[in-house]
Amino acid sequence: MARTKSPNYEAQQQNILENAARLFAEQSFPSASIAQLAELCGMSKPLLYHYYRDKSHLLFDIADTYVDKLVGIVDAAARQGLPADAHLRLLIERFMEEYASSRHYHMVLVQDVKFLGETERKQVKAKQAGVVAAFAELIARLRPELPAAQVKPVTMTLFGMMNWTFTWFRADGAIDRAGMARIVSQLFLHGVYGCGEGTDYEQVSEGVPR
Amino acid sequence: MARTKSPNYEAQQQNILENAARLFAEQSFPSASIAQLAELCGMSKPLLYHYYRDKSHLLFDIADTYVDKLVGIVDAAARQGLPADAHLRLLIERFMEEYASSRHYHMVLVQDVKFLGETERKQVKAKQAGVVAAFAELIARLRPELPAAQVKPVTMTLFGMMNWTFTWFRADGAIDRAGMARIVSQLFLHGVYGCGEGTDYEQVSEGVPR
DNA sequence: CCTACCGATCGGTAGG
DNA sequence: CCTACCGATCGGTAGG
Repeated sequence: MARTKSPNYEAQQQNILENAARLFAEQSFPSASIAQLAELCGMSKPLLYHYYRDKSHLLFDIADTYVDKLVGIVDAAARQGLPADAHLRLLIERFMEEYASSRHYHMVLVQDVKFLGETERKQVKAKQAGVVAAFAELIARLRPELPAAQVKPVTMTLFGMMNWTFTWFRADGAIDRAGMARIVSQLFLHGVYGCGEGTDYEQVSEGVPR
Repeated sequence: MARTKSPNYEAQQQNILENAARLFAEQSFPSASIAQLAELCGMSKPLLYHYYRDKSHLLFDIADTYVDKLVGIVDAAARQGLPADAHLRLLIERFMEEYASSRHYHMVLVQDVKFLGETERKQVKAKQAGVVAAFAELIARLRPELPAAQVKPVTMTLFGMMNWTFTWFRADGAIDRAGMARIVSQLFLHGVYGCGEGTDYEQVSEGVPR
């Protein structure tokens, strides 16, 4: 009888991916060493190569599973049938919530995807473009008066507001991720003149199923 | 007699710095090789080490000269004695204008400063914190009603709007850097509901000396 | 200002 | 003839 895969195979693979994401985020992909990763995972290099055929496949798996998660959030929000502004606020909430647990994955997506081979890089970039397109369509629906040439810049500026949090936001401050989502929504929709006491939205995710 | 420095010494150093910034931005500091840099600069490795004592000193010079430039922009804008909202719009314009020619320097500042030694890293980070503090004070002056805990998050969100342009903005599109500055100012002050045809500010930099 | 090197470490794989 | 795993070392290249 052929032996089956260890019941821990997937768990081991997940553990490696988690450690690799952290290492790549901290040191950048090319300078993170496989020896170091293997040590972090408590295994020998040959055993690590049993789970991942090479270093770049590890990078692809990190980026691809993470971008799939973002696509999933976009799709789930679209199924709620909300009006445009509530839809956008829900998306911002869900992204900021996801970001709380995806720091290293996101940093790898931003700074290391360029080190993938062309085929794999294009696959990740295409999914990423889908996420951006969903936000852009929603913004165009929200503000039909917005000149077409401004939709992309405005959309990317919203991503800047959210994604820049990875460079400075720490959960130990006075504001948590849910609070950050409200600040981003409020700033993006109404600007700083629309921010401050008593101008907050309530969370739109209350009572919305995942 | 001691030999004098070549009259081209500073020019050579500048050329090296420019090429190094590009290489570090593209490949990340640890994986960019000195041999590759020397070849780009058309010189041997030993000659390159004549201008810069080691790899990390090159990284420090890139980050430090660039952050000094940003501090200079902040100081020059403060000397204009403008009201808070015009002051902020001028700062956003000047930053976006500077960003047009500082792509690689900025990317190195964001992604590679962590590879500096502690002393040098702290020096750069302190200057960077000064730039952020100047924006934060201005925003607090613009919106005194803003709860103190929100000033830092709102300020960093503005930096997100500007700094994220390095990941997507290309000058060949329908919108140029001056147009991007107007979009960022408009979004930050009045939100997307305040954007669109006929809601644009004129440039505040018209007639303002540098 | 060059060629020639160093100690160390890289990603990946051999035999068992 | 498979999967799981080790100690040791491969050919090349890094910063200096």
